[in-house]
Amino acid sequence: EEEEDEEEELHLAKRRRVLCSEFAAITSSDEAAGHTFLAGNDWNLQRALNAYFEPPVEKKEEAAAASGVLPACAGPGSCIDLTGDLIGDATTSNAGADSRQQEDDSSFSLLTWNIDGLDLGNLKERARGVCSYLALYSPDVVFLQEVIPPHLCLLQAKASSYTIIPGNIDGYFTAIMLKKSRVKLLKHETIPFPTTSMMRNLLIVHVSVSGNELCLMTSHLESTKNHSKERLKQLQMVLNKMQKESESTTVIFGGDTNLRDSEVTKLGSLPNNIMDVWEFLGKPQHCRYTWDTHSNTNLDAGYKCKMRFDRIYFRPAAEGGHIIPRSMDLIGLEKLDCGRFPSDHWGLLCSFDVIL
Amino acid sequence: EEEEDEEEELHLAKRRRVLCSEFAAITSSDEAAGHTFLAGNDWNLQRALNAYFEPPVEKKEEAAAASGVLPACAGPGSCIDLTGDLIGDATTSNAGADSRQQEDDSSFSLLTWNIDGLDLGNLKERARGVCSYLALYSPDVVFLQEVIPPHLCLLQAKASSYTIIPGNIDGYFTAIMLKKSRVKLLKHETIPFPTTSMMRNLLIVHVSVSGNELCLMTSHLESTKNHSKERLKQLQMVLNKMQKESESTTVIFGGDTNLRDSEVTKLGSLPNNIMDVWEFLGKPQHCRYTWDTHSNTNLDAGYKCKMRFDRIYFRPAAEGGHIIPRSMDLIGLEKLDCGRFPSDHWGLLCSFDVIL
DNA sequence: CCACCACAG
DNA sequence: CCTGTGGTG
Ligand SMILES: [Mg+2]
Ligand SMILES: [Mg+2]
Repeated sequence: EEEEDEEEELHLAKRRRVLCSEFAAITSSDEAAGHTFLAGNDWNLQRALNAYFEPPVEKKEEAAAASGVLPACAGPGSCIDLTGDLIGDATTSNAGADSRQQEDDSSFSLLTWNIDGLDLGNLKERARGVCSYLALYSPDVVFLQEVIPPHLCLLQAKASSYTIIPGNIDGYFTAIMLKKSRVKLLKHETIPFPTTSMMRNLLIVHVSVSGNELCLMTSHLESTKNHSKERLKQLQMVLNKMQKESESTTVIFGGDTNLRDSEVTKLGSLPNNIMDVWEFLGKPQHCRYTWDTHSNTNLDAGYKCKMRFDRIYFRPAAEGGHIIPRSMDLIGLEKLDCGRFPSDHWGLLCSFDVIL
Repeated sequence: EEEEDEEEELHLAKRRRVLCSEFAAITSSDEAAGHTFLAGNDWNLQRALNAYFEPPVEKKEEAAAASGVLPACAGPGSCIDLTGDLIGDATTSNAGADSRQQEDDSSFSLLTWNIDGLDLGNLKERARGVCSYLALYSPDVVFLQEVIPPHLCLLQAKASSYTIIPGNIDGYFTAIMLKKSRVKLLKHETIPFPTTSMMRNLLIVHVSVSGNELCLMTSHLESTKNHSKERLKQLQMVLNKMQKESESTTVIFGGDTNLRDSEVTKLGSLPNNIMDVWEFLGKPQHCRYTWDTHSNTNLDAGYKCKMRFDRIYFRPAAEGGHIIPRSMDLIGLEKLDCGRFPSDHWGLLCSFDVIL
């Protein structure tokens, strides 16, 4: 029992460390601040965050800006007044004609994008930038990572033509957006990763698109090089889940995998029936690196490094899938007025041919 | 696991090819004959040769001889009271009769051992412990790593039957020891690793043993997980060097490689003609981990971790070298009076069959 | 959210 | 000479 107590204490200490670190990550502050705010709020993360973001009115700029956004869906006015483009209204929102989404049944488009909700700097403008890209390309399905509650509010207002399924309700999380006019939601589920230290999970929706049965999955796998082992466990869960889906279904996973190629090699390569869409398309160099501190200055990093973190995996339906990857592109490449990009990740937009 | 099986089979096939070719070279027959005799003798080269040369006679002794030579991990009591044994004096120094080195031309033995000269605690007693093991096993060749200058004095005094070739003169370094009575030094060289941050290099000697031309190499590759990249560069240099040696020479590298299996995988596996002796011998578990903080308390580490850092690589001579790995064992497993082991690494003792 | 380094356990 | 964590550029 003495041992149990010790273990209990260790666990508590560990949990608190994790909470501090979550707090620090979400607030872009540090763990000391986390300890202060958490200890003063019964170690309740939500309350600690509220305390941090809603101080006695006068605080630094960022806090003010953030608090204006945070009251998640407080009221129509508190969320965005974004210059009136309504996403999904194709006739007005699509600027370049060539980039317009084909509005027919022979094509299907999917965007996956980590929109960096952990960076509160210019959050509102950056989120609007994301919405503008949604309006521009109008993908049938959108996978987002690092969504935070204020994002949901904005997305609901500005992308009302989408059904939004969030993967969680607090902290930062993933979301799947389905274009109402094209994609019919059948059911959704979330699978927790049992040993994540970052609250990561797997979000799954089953839909039908133009009569095709589709299983769509997204996740934000454990971050950083250090967490390789946990990340590979999560990847294995994703791959297993993809393979266990009904043979009649096309399965598409897309997300911020944080993977290094050498890690995938360590698994011995992907299962035979699952392909990395980027590889399937012949490793097009123009969309290789989805995270690149050379081209993307959002992190203001002194170092230069580029990685293919964001990936799309594809498991065809057994009958000879009727959905085939066609092309892939990066989006979010333009700087906003604030001089920053919508996210430190590029968005990864993928088109599929739908063959009936 | 399928892939592992595949690899397993590839390895087995490779080993058998080598054995067949050895057999053919020695018997002046061909590999087909080798296959026949080897397959009929459990792929034991010695037995296959006996069967070939001495048709239906009995074959019991040799099996016993082959196996009884090296119970390296002898039990308690085998741990020497080093007071005054002179190494190389076989008549007095070998305690257990069975552990005695065969003093004939049909066998060749090699020890590689990182003797942890960076740990100054109990250095003298630990060094004497090393010398005792040298006296006990009297290997024909010894590769040492983490030798420091005071070691050299002691070794010269206590192991005067060996010629000592150090890889450097200050700091800590490697050394090769050659038993004067058996191994004739032809020349030696050191190759610097151009980008090491730890003063590591490659030490090479060319010798002849019982008329066989041998190239012997040792090194202490860049340490710690962090330095994986530099370590792999160094490994690549070692492998290149091994391959560039004259075809008529058998090449043996042994040392503290600090390698993780996943790093070797990243290289895509070893060149075809170079084998990891431990793998060649069928991955014997009793000598898998040469560094193990669970069994070896020298580091007084709070963590438990074991690794196969110390490795021996083998490149046969083209003509069908007449030197074949036979067995491998760990040494240095006994605590000294001070309660510590000679080193945080175990020594790796390897026997070869010399066939002429 | 990179590589590299330092330090504690 | 391990694993973590945390700081720096
Ligand atoms: Mg991020
Ligand atoms: Mg050492």
